[in-house]
Amino acid sequence: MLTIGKLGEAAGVKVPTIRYYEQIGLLPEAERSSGNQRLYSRKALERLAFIRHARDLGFSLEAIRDLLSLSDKPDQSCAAADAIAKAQLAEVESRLARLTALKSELERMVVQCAGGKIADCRVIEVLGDHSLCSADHRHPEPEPN
Amino acid sequence: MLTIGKLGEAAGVKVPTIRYYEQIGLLPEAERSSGNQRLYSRKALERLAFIRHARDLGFSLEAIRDLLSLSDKPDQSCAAADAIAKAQLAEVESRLARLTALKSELERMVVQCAGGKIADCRVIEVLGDHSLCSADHRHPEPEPN
DNA sequence: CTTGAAGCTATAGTTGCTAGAGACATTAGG
DNA sequence: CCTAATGTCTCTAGCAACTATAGCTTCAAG
Repeated sequence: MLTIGKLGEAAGVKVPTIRYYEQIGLLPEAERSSGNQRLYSRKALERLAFIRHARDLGFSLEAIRDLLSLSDKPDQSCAAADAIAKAQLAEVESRLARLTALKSELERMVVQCAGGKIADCRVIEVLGDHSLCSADHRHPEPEPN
Repeated sequence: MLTIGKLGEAAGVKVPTIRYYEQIGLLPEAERSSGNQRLYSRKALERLAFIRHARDLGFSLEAIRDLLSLSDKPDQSCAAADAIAKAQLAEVESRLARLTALKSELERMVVQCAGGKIADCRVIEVLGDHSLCSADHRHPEPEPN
């Protein structure tokens, strides 16, 4: 049995985050010691590692909740899990595309800015003039991070 | 003079967001009509367009605040603006690198998931087993979006 | 002159945590 | 065995950057 600190260390998750996950029902309520401290089993560690890994991959807590409830029913088809992963992949790809465009625009901004005055600054100029913008980068959804 | 709705439309920013920007001091307090409604000049539109464009490029509101205060002093060196843009570029590059890694991991997950049962699902399996993970993708900073 | 859209303020909710206060539990050293 | 240091407990509030709701007022068109 692990205390919350050891669990956090083992899974790479901070202690308050673990308590937060319990609070929102992503982790079951932990067993308690005689002194009311949380105690965790190896299974709990696996579940937390799963969550952490999925978070690292950019899945939202909602998506993770779905994935966890799927993994509790190992006899069903994995189509639903597949769908969640595919949606996540699509989102990652769209973010990649946007970021690539941003990168080149930022590079263009930075190149010419070696010591001039603000009045001629490319950075300020580009930001101020929407028409110089290559495309309409919009933020269609909040980033799940 | 534009009403807040027209301004929002022209700049591509939602009305409550404009009021929020005013509240946090990113936009100056707007003039008011006799009936207490906000009125905006062309200059205000430019400022808002600047903000929106910078947000699209992923700058935080704090960075934008700095950029705006710089652009109010056109005789100073643009080194500071340059530095802000370079920092932003570095962050975009690091996010790009992370996302690229995530994408290939997600692709690997999704490839083999065509109709099996949850018990054999690659998605669940990969998420559950940290050791299959190519590298340590951590989220060092919150994404500014 | 009426009606419906657009505006106003103020407050609360969102996501995914993080930080703080003040009290109790556990553990290592003397 | 006692003490000090660390760890844990609960609870609340805060962060970014908005978004949504409620209940009101004002404006513009017909």
